Amino acid sequence: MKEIPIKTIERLSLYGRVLEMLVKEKRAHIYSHELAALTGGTPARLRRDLMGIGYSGSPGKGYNVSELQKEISEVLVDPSGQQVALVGIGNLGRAILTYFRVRRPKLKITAAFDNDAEKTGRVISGCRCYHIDDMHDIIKKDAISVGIVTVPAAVAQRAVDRLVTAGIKAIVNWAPVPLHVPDDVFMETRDITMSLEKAAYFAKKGTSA
Amino acid sequence: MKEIPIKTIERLSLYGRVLEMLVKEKRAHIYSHELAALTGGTPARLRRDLMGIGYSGSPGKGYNVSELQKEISEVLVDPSGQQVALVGIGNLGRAILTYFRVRRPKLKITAAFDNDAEKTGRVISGCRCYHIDDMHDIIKKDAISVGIVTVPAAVAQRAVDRLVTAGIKAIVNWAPVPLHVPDDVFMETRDITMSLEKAAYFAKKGTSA
DNA sequence: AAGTGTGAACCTCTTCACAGCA
DNA sequence: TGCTGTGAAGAGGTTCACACTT
Repeated sequence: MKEIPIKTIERLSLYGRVLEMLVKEKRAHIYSHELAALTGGTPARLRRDLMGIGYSGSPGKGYNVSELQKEISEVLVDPSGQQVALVGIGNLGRAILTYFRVRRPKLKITAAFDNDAEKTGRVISGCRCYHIDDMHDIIKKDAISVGIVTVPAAVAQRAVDRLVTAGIKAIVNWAPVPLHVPDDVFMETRDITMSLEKAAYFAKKGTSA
Repeated sequence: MKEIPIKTIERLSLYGRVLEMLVKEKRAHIYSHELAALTGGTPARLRRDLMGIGYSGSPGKGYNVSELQKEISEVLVDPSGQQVALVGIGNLGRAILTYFRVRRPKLKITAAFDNDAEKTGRVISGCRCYHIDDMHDIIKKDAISVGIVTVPAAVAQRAVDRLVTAGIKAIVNWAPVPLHVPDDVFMETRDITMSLEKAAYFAKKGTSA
């Protein structure tokens, strides 16, 4: 099996969600130019993306909506389910827990961790909260493979180290610092400050262009 | 002036923050390989990035820390200051307000909007909250040029339209839907679900590789 | 006629490798 | 000597354009 480009993976997530809506609307087929318009892309790129996952449509009918939706969801997330742990129950952590409360039956945040005893032992947005010292055991027991880090910058590396030691394979980091993980662990840093500064740059630039 | 690559802009934000720390530590100079290591990049790429903003170091001494920090901050954000508006005072909106409370004197969230009367009229994390109907006037009056959208998906396009009408030039959108803006408005969508699904994909893939 | 799938051209960004400088 | 600045090569992703299918 050929390697799927990382940009394709990112867009598949979006295609998948739009297709879910279309499935609910009982839409049977869709053309590349239609789905491209709905997702803000070009038809050629969309077809190239689907080529990447080996899915074919038919000229004259386009793509089968429910079939493609299923296909994409199985590429992204293990059909047998994947569990997620969140570390750091602050404002952002709570926002993310709330956000994922209903969605994604195959991809669930099943445990949240914090070092503040105030926050542990209860359930927030349907997610059980534990003390950070229990992280290793819980992650092993529940076979959690993905971690979300929403702790302050100063303790982010420690949080990541613990996740890695517990066997986590991929991490989404929200702390605004570059962190180190072994080569076999995937990590992406989502930097809020960077987003805002980039927007500021274009706001400034746009006015003079 | 030559166009600065978008990827360079993103990294400049990170370089800038690391340099701020170094300034506080009274560090005078730094080599490309040192700053690259601190930011998780390669020396060649870092030098290429600085070439992009026209900043030069000197062989044998490296880069002047405080000078470079200043230079970067002026590339990203207008030295005379830029104002930011946030729309949608939910969990995520509050998290972002708290997050930016102290930082970035030149780039401040000065107004937050919501359509819930419960949330308006007060001050959250140092930011004044208004009803969404006052958006146009406030944005004009305060010369706000950047918007952050943290409303539910269903009303995100409406929020963006209002921001654009009020004259906003760049938007960071946190709603998980592709939105439309005119060509002269910069918009970036930060999709939480996408991050998590991408991580899930690599977690799944990593275990079989 | 109006789609899809895809080789090839194109563009953007990264890395290499080395001349030139302190 | 050991760094910086940069031409040139390479890697990754996008778009073009067209043969093929229904």
